Amino acid sequence: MTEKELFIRIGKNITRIRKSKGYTINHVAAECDMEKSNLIPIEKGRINVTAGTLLRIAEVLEVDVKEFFKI
Amino acid sequence: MTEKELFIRIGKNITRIRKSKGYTINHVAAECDMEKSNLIPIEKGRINVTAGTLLRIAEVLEVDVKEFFKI
DNA sequence: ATACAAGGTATGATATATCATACCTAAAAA
DNA sequence: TTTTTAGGTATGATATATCATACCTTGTAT
Repeated sequence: MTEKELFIRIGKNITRIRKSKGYTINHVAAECDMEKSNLIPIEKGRINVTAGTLLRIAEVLEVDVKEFFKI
Repeated sequence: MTEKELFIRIGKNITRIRKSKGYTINHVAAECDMEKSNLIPIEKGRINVTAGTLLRIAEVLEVDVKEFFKI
């Protein structure tokens, strides 16, 4: 698996879980205390996100970080 | 869970899996095409490692990235 | 029509992950 | 003793994640 494929997988998982909870990007970004200009590219798989950022997103989405790596 | 706690968890999992496979830090760093001056602090939980770096390590250790987030 | 919300892009600044290299110690092997 | 080997630290350079802000489009609601 390439890095790019991993990034896209992570992004799609975040988007899927976020929508399943009915949250908007703006809401999650605000709760994570992060900028949507960072969250949007993460969801689109354009960014090599850090573990710390994944943790912040996971806590707002009320899931374990592991969920973001699932196929 | 704090960021620091996550970093330490990731680092301990990497160290544990690496040793279980009988690999040295130098071996894994070389196979990952990364510097041990980066891998050592990652194993010690001092660094906010990126998803891409976790992927490279996971492939050398022949595990899924998810393993690094387990308790 | 007009305001607002949601997703998205662009850009410059700042923080920091990673690289590259050199050096150190302790333990094991020659 | 001498030489490796493994783990570890220090430092400066480079790449890039994240911040902060402004702006755009589309759809929806007022």
